[in-house]
Amino acid sequence: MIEWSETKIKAFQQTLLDWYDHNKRTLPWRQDHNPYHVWVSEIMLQQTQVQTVIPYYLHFMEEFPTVQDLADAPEDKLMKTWEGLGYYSRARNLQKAARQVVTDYHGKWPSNAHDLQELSGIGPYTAGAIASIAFNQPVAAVDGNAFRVFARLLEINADVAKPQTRKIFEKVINKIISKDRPGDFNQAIMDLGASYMTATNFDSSHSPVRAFNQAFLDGIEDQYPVKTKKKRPVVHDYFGLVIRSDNGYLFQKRPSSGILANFWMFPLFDHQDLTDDQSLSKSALIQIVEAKMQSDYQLPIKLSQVLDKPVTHTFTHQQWKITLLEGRLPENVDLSYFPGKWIQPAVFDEMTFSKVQSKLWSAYQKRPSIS
DNA sequence: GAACCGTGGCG
DNA sequence: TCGCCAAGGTT
Repeated sequence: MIEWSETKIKAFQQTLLDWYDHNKRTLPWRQDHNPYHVWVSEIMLQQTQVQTVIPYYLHFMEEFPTVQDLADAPEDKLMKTWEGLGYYSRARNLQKAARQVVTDYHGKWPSNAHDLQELSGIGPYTAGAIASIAFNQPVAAVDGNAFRVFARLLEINADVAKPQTRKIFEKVINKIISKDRPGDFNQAIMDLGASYMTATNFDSSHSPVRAFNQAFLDGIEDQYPVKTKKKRPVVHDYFGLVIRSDNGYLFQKRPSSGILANFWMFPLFDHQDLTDDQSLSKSALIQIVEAKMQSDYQLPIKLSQVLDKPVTHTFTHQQWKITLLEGRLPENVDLSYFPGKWIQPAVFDEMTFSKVQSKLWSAYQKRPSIS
């Protein structure tokens, strides 16, 4: 890693902020520095691209204009507003934090990074972002952009995939950040990281800070940031049950923790949980599911495969391959042994579905007709 | 510290 | 198709 003199730091600040003043992106959450606006946008932007967030942010502010509205919101309305954005614990933590602000802080926001981190869903990055943008505190906001930009500018060789590396960047950036305009400085780094200094297909030769980019000047920019590779998603094979009666389709509520917590879905059976015998045929596996529905839930059901190919969905750490099975149950069958309920298609629009559930329903509706 | 937690876009 | 990436936090 190289180090900058005070003179060079001043020159960098001026170059960066001049560029930002003339080229900053116009974004809905940049119309003011209201901490509620800054906070909601920062949570939505976690691991999510700007273009994805914009419509969600606008809709969210229509539904919940103030932190009080968010604190008072019914959970189903909150989740419906978040539907499709992913990482749904963000939405739950958002409301937790809103209630913390309203009750514990009596509507008065904590105004420094340390206190902001006490709120649910606010970690080191988001605390720095809110403190600098909304409260003009001179603290670093180390996100993926900051890692990428400063790793290249200073040829920092620490592995940005390791948690401890953040402290190295915080220390460096806290020396370089503008003490007069910390919020603009942090946002300028983000705009730089989203334009001239992207992860791939970057355009360093036209960047406003190219003269400060040591890795570019040395022709080794593609070596930064240093980042170890992630592991591949683990594959899970499921049966997805599309079971109909005159009362609607059978849904099951997912566990309250883990992936897609509390979401309603078609019942899923992991092949791994059905048998240890890897050699069993698919029809044999289906018979096991039928027997399990009978013995565990007192539900007599005959299942048949609907589609040739499974519905696939890839998460960050898991890949699901779901083979759809179709069946029918008599009206008013006893559901008291099954952790689920019947839902009519007419009310699907009011439910919050995960993407994978939407895919299952969509694939089922497009199934070849038997007639 | 490593694993977990969604979705969409891109080469 | 696949791996990587995108304004990270929690456990």
